[in-house]
Amino acid sequence: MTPNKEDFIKAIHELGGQDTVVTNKELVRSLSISAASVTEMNNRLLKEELITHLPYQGVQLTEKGLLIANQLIRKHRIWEVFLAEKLGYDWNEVHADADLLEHASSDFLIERLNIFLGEPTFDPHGGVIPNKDGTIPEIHSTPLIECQTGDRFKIKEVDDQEDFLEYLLYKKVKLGKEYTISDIEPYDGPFTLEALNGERTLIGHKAAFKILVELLN
Amino acid sequence: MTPNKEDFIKAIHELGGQDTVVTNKELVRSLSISAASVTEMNNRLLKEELITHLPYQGVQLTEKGLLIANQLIRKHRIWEVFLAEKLGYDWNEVHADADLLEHASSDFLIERLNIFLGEPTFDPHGGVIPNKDGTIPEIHSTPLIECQTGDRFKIKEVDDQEDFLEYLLYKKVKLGKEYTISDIEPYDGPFTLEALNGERTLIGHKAAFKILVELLN
DNA sequence: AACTTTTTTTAGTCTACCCTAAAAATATTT
DNA sequence: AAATATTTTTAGGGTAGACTAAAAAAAGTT
Ligand SMILES: [Mn+2]
Ligand SMILES: [Mn+2]
Ligand SMILES: [Mn+2]
Ligand SMILES: [Mn+2]
Repeated sequence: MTPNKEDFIKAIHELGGQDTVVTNKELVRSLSISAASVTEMNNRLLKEELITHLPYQGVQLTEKGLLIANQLIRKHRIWEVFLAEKLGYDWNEVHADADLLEHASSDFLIERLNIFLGEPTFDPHGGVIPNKDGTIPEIHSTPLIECQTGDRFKIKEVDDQEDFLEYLLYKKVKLGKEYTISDIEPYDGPFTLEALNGERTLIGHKAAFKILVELLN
Repeated sequence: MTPNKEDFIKAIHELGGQDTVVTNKELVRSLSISAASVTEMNNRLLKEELITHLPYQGVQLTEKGLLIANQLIRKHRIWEVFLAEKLGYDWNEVHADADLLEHASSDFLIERLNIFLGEPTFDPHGGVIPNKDGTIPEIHSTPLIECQTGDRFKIKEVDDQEDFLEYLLYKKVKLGKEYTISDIEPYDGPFTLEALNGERTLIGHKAAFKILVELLN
């Protein structure tokens, strides 16, 4: 395994390669490499039986590939917790450094770090940390977009795009924070959220897809 | 800069390349790569003016090369402090993981980590941590081999070879621990050290070269 | 001084990534 | 159905880093 292969497998996973076919074009976009390089890497991973490949259609992770993806995500997210909680990174700052560290971490290191951090279940933006054996803890949460006016909820997870996290930082949206939906404008208009202290926040329609919540009674 | 180049420069530094010429053979031994690969890497570093090269004699670090070496050593040693103090690694366990992490650390990360660790001056075996600007704090310590019977001293630094550290762990020699030399056997015989609690430890002649101490009045 | 051994360099290969340009296959329009 | 556009693959190259085998240079021995 090399850092490039690991990141490539992770990209397939992020694009849904656990259950659906991921096209070369999506990988080109996601990894910012040429189409030819994607074909090449596909062939390498195919030889190692980490993916299956339907020519001109795309790739999918095998069991073996999925395990590698989940173990890498585990490393990534444990590092993110460290950077945020111990080194005081904001949640939009953790990604780049975790993306490097994940490839430079022995299993021994990750298990020690995990214990040092108190065996966290979630990363700083609510992503669940896969178990050591590659299995994923079951989590139940609802996209904000599916909620109704009047619903009360708690923020559970947010999309980890750097610019989106920055936007949420500015909007003061944090994991665990509770809101009530006081209004949803029609025609894909914004959500108006009211926090416990009465503070009101406008959240755009598209952003409501990227926020997962837990409905409270 | 790549991980391989960084480690190569660090190896030159460890072999004395700051002031003396380091031969290819020494680098072959130290990095476990072929002589041809050493010649190749020399040429690459030469082109970047990180080393000077006398054909068939060896290489030496330039100012530029020395700065890179010291900054890498800073990263390495700060990680070692983290692994030892926060993750509970024994001092003979820190090296391999720090050797990977040092190449996957942004300057931002290292400065945050440094602050988190309380801006340490020394790594777990007493190696001084270079400053951010690549300068080295001045340290005054004496090799144990130069001490006399009757001398009282404190352990300041030990060689960081993994097997030597394991030996010291077994001998219960730790940084900061105080001893008196109760005997030095002639003909390169062992040193007998007596700790404050009366406990006696035999230290081989060769080991006495690898232990640096601070003499106490 | 001549021979032998050691060390360094050169020459030729290999793998992992990356690229561009062209060809082939598939999808979309007209 | 044909033409056009998009996507994927192939062909051909490039760099970093590693190797072995052979040639060249330096050092050590007799
Ligand atoms: Mn990564
Ligand atoms: Mn993340
Ligand atoms: Mn290293
Ligand atoms: Mn060290």
